[in-house]
Formats: sequence, structure tokens, C-alpha cells
Amino acid sequence: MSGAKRQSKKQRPDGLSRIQEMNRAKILEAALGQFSRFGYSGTTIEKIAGEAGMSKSNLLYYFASKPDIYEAVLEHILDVWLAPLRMLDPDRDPATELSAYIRQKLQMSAELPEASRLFANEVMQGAPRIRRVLEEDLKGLVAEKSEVIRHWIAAGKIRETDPVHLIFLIWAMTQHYADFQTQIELLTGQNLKDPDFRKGAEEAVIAMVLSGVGLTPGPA
Amino acid sequence: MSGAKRQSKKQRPDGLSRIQEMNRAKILEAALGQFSRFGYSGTTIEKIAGEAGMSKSNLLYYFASKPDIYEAVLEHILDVWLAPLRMLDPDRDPATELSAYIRQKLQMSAELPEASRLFANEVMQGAPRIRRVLEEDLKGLVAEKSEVIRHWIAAGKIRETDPVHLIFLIWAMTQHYADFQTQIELLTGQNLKDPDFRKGAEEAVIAMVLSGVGLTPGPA
DNA sequence: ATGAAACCTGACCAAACGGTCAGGAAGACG
DNA sequence: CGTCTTCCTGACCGTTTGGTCAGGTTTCAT
Repeated sequence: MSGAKRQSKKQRPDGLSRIQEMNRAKILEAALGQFSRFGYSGTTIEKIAGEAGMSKSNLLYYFASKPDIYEAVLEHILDVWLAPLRMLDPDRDPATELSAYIRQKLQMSAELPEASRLFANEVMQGAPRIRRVLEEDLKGLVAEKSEVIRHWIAAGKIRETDPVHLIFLIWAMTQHYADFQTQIELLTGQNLKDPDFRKGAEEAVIAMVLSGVGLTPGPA
Repeated sequence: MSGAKRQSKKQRPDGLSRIQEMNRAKILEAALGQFSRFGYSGTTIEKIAGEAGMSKSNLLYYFASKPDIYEAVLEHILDVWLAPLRMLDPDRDPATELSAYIRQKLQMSAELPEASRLFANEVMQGAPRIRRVLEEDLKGLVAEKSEVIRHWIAAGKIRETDPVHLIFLIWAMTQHYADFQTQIELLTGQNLKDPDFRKGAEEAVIAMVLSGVGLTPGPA
């Protein structure tokens, strides 16, 4: 009767109760940690539950099955993961855009290395659950951004380069710092969370990419 | 009594019988395929046995346990995997050496992508079984080859660059084509086994690295 | 040939895992 | 307060998996 419908609890349409929202978030976070470290098969729902501070039964109250959890985590991450590439702007100059893109990708590797590893894991196993997204969304996105790069080439702003390889190599370099974090730590004692090391990585990747497309590292 | 000891069968000291040699090889190959695709936990010894054309029981006659198989595969691969880096020669010119190194790494990604993926998998899970090798052998090797690069810098042959980042980025770019083979295939329909694509990858990586260290791609 | 060692098999077992279920505790609303 | 829904638990179950074992078959040197 009162004007606005109360939104505190029990909404079927879309919203979740406070408890649901909290617990689902805790589960997804714990699941990301486990799946990224131990892979799909190496992760048990009991460990996820433990990490999320609840019982296995309770976890199964929120997610019906293990595949359900895995897919939820994957979906939850994919958007974030592809966001930086979407921002490549053909109307700004390539040095700025490429530098910004690399910095964003490295930031993600620094702040969400688990996401990078989960994604790598999924792809290495043949991408059984994200084939569709890769074939459709990602393929389209890459085609679109390849066009941006070709546009820069045609305008004489950067050297002739294969756009697709360029994109792959930027992914490779930036994600490497997350995926091989352990190895990097063992060899250097540092990772992207050390500001100095991160700066070194940024400079190394940016220098390589910019000079690779025929741009001098340019002004500070 | 007879002068030379026969070597056909039953030698404890080191050699294996023909049957052992053959079956162990078949197991290791099958295990590489399985572990690299499904990870450690996602692989069952029964599937390995099936792939190797023998029964689970028989496989366990050759390797006492699953960890045993895994470690054997890993060890079997590590030498091959690190070989190219060992060959970096300070006395030859950097353009030749770096190009050759990149080509060798890409060749390995083309011919043994499973090995690359297995290695990546192991490292992503925290390198629990090859920590020692990384901390000792690989760390030493990287330090040694960093010195080579510094030597080139000091001699004015290449631009000032952080040697460790340079090595990481070469690893990243070359191994990416093996580790993310599925994604690359979904996006481009090609992989390193296509001669054209491989050539494109070689050119892209070499161009990027050489210009990254201040060398023009130079003569054909 | 023959006997011993090497090779192989199928039946079996205990532990771990994903998932179910009946029912109890806590929270929201009249 | 009462009651209805949501939230949570522990016991339980079927399957899968790594590994064992007793015994059979092949291989090979003599």
C-alpha cells in the first residue's frame, strides 16, 4: 500500500537479500582463489566453503553445483578482464593509447593476478566453458581494435605491424607478470605489488611496444 | 666369466630393458599430454594408462605413484625447456643471438606446446615441485645471461635495458603462442604449426625485441 | 627345456569427493 | 507473539580415484 515497494528482503525479480549478496560474494572470492591456484579439478567445494567461512552444505544452498560456481566466477571476471581493450580510442594518438592500455593491463595483473591465472588455466585446458565468449565477443572485439591499429598505420602514425600479433604480444607481456608471478618472485624476490618493480615492468613493456611500432619512447 | 657383460636385460646399475625403455617412454608421453591438458588433479592414472595403451595396474608397475609420474615428466622436460637460453653467446652480436633465441623458443612452442603448458601450469600453482630447480638452476642461469646482456649494453651494442625484464618478456611472448594456443586458434584460425602464421609470429616478436633494445630489424 | 626374473592383469580396498535430504535455527513481518 | 520464509547444519550416499595384492603369463639365459 505504501508508495514505494520495500526493498529490504525477499525479492525474486532480481535483487538478492543482504545475506545472499554477502555470502555469494564471499563464495565467489574464495572460489576465485581456489580455482586459480589449483585449477578446476584440484579445487574442492569443501575448501571453497572453508575459505569462505561456511559449511559445504551451506555453500550448496547458494550454488547448486561445482560447475555452477566455476561458471559464476568466470563470468564475474570476464567483463572486468576485457574492459581495458574496449577503451582503445582510434582518435587519440597511439603512444598515449598504447601506454594507457599497457598500464591498465599491468594494473590488473597487479591487483587481480588470480583472475589472470584463472583465465589462463581455462584457456590452457581448451577453454571448454568460454569458447563461445571467445569466438563471439572477444573475436569481434579483437577485430574491431585491429581496425583501430590499422587506422593508425594507414595514417602513418605507427610502423607497419600485424595488429593481431601486436595485441597478442601485449597480452602476453602484461599477463605474464600475473601468471608467472611465482617464478618471477623466485628469481627476483619481487612482484608487481612492489612499486619499484611495477614501474620497471611498465617501462620495459611500454618501451618494447612503442619502439616495436616505431615510436620513440617519447616524452616522460 | 665372458669378457664383456651382456647388456640385453636385467641390469640394475642404470640401463633399462628394452621393454622398460619403451613403456616408460610411452607413459611419459601420454602423461605429458594429459597433465598439460587437464592439470595434475584433472588427470587420472587410468586415462594416462589408456592413452599409453596399457592397464592402470601395469602403469603402476613402472611408476609407483601419480606424483612419481608427474615429477618424471617434469624432470624429463625441464632440460629441454631451458636449453635455448643456455646458448646465448656474449661473443656474437646481439641481433643474431636474440633472433636465434626467439626462433628457438618459438620452435619449442610449436613442437612441444604441451611442455610449455605443463610448465605454465606448474608455475601457476606455485611451482610446488620445481621450486628448487627455479631457485637454484634457473636463477643462476638467468643471472649469468643477464650478465651477457649487460655486457652488450656496456659495449654500446644495445640500448640500456633491464636484462631481467628483457628475458621475462621474451619468455612471455614466445610461450604465449603455446600456452594460449586455443585462444589464438579461436581468434585467428591458425597456430604455430601453420608456416605462415609461425613466420608472422617470428617477425612480430623479433621486430619487437630488436627495436626494443635499440636495434633496427636490420638486414633480411 | 626349465627355472627364475620380469612383466602384466583383474579383483579389490580405503579415502575423498560431489551432491542429497530431513530437519533445526534465525530472521522478517503481521 | 506467532508464523512463514530464509538460512544453515550434520548425517548420509554413490561414484571416482589412487593404490594394493595374489597370482598368471611372457621373456630370457643357461
